[in-house]
Amino acid sequence: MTTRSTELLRVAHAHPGVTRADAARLLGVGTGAATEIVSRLTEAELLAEVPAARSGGRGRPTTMLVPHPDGPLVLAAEITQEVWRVQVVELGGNVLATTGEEHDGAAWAEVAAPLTAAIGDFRDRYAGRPRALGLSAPGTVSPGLRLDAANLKWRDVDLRTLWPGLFVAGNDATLAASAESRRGAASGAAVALHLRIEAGLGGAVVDHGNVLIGATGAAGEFGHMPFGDPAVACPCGAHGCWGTAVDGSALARLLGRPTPRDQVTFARRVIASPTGRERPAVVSVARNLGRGIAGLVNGVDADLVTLGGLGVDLLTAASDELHSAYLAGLMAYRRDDPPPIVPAALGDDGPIAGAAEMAWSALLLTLG
Amino acid sequence: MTTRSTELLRVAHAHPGVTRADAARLLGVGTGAATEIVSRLTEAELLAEVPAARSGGRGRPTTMLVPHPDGPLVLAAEITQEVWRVQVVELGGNVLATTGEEHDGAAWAEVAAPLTAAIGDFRDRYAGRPRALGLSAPGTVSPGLRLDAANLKWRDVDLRTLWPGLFVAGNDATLAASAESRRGAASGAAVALHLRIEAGLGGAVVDHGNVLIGATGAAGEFGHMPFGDPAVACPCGAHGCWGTAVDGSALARLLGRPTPRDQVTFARRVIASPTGRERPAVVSVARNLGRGIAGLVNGVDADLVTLGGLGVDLLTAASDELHSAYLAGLMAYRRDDPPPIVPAALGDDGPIAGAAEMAWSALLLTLG
DNA sequence: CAGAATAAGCTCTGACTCAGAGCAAAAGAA
DNA sequence: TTCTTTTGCTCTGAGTCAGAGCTTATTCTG
Repeated sequence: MTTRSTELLRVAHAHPGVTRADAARLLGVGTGAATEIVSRLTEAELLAEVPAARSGGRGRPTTMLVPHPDGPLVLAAEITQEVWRVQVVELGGNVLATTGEEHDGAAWAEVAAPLTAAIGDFRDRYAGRPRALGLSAPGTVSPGLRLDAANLKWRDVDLRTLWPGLFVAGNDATLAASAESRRGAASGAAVALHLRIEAGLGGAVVDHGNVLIGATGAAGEFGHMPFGDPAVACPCGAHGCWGTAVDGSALARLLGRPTPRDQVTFARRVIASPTGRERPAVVSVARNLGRGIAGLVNGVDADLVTLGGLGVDLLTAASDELHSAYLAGLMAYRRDDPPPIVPAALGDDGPIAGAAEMAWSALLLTLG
Repeated sequence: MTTRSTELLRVAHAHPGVTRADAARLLGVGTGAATEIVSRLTEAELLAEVPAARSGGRGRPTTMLVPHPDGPLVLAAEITQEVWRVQVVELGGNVLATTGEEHDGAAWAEVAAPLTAAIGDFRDRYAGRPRALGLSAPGTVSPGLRLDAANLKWRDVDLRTLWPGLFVAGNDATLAASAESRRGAASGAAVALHLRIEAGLGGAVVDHGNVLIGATGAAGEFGHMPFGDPAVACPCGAHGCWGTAVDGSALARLLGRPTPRDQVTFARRVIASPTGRERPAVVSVARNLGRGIAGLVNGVDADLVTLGGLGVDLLTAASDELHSAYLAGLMAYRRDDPPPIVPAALGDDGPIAGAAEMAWSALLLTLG
């Protein structure tokens, strides 16, 4: 395959339902080359053409580039604290099938077994068409595909056992950021900052469409930047971590209670309907969030901030306080035109959508 | 020009003195294609070949790829708080000529006039060979090439008047980071974090050779992340900025003195030879630096940190305290193998070297 | 000092890609 | 129906480059 072929596949993937004529224009090739390239990709069972919807104007009708019915697929998998899911995703991001179950924080082996079975099922059901696996995991994934998920007490788990072929994996927050930037709320941003609060805070910076994964795949641990109270110890071993100032544990501490086992549900309830005594704690947490976002925006020069998880709840419940702390923390010259803070568009589907994107990116590289 | 031609030029630029055979291997082309490409580039007066030094082994000797004697050049300019400089730089980074003077914080027009004259001089002296200008400026440069340098009280200065042609400009700390990563102490790092303390703190992240400049070219203002004391107001308009905890103003504050006019010289003196009363202030600042670096490393997952400006002085004078605060701030799992903190190799030449690199990058794009 | 070994460059052929021109096709507009 | 517009198809020619086979320049080994 050639550079142009790969580029055309990328266009077809990034713009599902693009017409052949538009794709040629996006690539900057003439109709001759378009014929050549499309026929090659059709021959290789990577693309198919279907009549496009009438444009209404004059001229010969064009066709729409769609995934080939026998073309390659990717599997996207997601493991969270409570559940696992697997999806079959075709070129363009359309989800053909989904499966999954709850696992409730079991040992790795007890999660890996049904997950591997589900993956094998899909591979059989789709007759070998799945060519890559992308996995979203609730922890850090090293370049050698080993997972550390402190919250689940999984240490140095070898993910390679899940899938023998082309396999990419990443942190849930990182992948959600990627998905937001490609198909979500941050699709037009030059530099997007995505933050996701659950038990702790994670996120990622997406620089011109490129997610920054760091030297060891562990970038985006913004929750462990010292924006918080230096007196508070973080489970990570450091003190003053921002994460401890904005999540459910922060709310519990401010309310003089121990951190509940399911701090996310607790925090969601408190933020949504705080009692009079709880409201100041919510406001305080929202301010901590706003101030930290401002610091990150100062540092990375983002033009858009997307929030996921509890960040959305805080943005809804205490928007004014969050924004005023945000503005106060921005360098003065940025305050005239502050980068917007918006809720993530993909919600809980962000991580698995990002896993699918990552798998497709990796697969398209090998098809090029 | 073709992709391969551009790639070969990039190789010749990134590896000055590379042999023709090695360049072909780096590109992954055969000897036939190498002949073709090199002859095309020689014809276009972009490259020349000279006999390479004996390798010692057997085999036909190869040649070395060097800049063509009549080939394109770039001008690299640097404006600091006190001086301006211009250099003529050939492919590969070799500096052919330098000029400059002090300006001592004059108005923009008084700096622009002699700088423009020097640029014109070089253009004449090198008979039009300079094809691009790269400028390092002590402030933020917008995509439209307008400069804001608060310390010099220059606001929204139009840089385009300096050079009519291909012109790129950037922040001094950003450019120093770029230079460190390409030819300095960070040349092997996957993700390098460069920090430079002068009056305030700036820097940049270099991700796999790619400097992150942000959405508006203002990334790297890490000095305005809230790692500092929330009670201290920063000239930027926010509170608790890290910069105010690690520069000369921090030392002065800790010593109960007003910030001196030339805080860099003051800080350098205090750090190098502190009195007994001053030593705790130096230690405190070093700890603040170490803790903040740890937070950034947690967040961006850098595998190397380079320090410039006063950072080097602190690293020399209070290495133990800086490192212990650094380790304490890292997430526990990173402490076994913490990313090294090293002094920048290019010293004060970092910004102008980065300006030259940026100009060459831009020029190589147009030659491709 | 004369091969032998080795590394590298040169030249030729053929495959491949793709831009551009010209023509054909399919629709709406007059 | 005929013209206009947009798009697709085919053909030609330019350009790039991999690979094979040969040549050249050097060091190594008797």
